[in-house]
Amino acid sequence: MSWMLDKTRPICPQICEQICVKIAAGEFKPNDRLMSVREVAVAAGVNPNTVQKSFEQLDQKGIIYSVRGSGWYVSADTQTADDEVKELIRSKTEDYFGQMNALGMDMSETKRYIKEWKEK
Amino acid sequence: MSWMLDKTRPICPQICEQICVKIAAGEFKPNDRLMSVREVAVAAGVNPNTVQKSFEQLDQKGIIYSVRGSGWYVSADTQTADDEVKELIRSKTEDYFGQMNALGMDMSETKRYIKEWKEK
DNA sequence: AATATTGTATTATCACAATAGTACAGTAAT
DNA sequence: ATTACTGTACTATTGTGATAATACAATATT
Repeated sequence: MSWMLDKTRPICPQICEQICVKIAAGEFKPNDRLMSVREVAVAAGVNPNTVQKSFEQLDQKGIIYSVRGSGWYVSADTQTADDEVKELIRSKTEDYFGQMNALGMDMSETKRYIKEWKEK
Repeated sequence: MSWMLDKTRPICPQICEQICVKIAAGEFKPNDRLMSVREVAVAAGVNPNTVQKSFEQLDQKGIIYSVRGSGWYVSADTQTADDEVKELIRSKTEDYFGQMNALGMDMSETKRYIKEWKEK
């Protein structure tokens, strides 16, 4: 698993997001075992406690579950993960429009700007 | 001046941004006096030290300047403020596309999503 | 049975942004 | 001159996210 973390944003939610994305995309299937807390920590170059915290948050939402001494597993129902990703896309887009608005760009201006966007 | 601050993001850069926007939009003209540090703090509901820090950062970029005991004023040259706003728009858009990408949406998907965006 | 790996829990520390409070020095208005 | 307002400086505190270092309990492997 590739952990491309944006260092300018909090790590914990980013780990949650990426796992949700993998589940929603079908890359992680129900009852698949995830990498261990310690493995993810090493792979992503972050602290195990941060990973643990991320997993616990996903657990609380019913997206993954743990078996003590064994590992973390993808929940049977992936609907919550799907919903999570959709909501993330929606809220981040809403945020983006809000920030553009604060910079003096109304919705139509922002849409036009995006339409002509070319990444170098 | 309306201070609509997003509480989920650091305040200091937001104050900087909004002042740049006002200057770039011609709402604040060269050598106009800004509200005092303490006035802005009260109006925006934040700490005077945070406002001071914002002003100092804008000062360092040559966007505003201070006269001790008198106040803060818009620099004669507003080009830097203009550039700042353009760069903010660019970088926030780049960030947005990056985050959408992390959520499994490529550029064309993101553009299509934006195109059909309707805020409730 | 013994060992390694796993989840889980706890405490301490660091970095950063923001807040709180105070004090001092320069300017403007009276 | 006095007063009020201004920028400026400083120290202390708070809250949050992340790190660091252990320790313990349950599972898996040998």
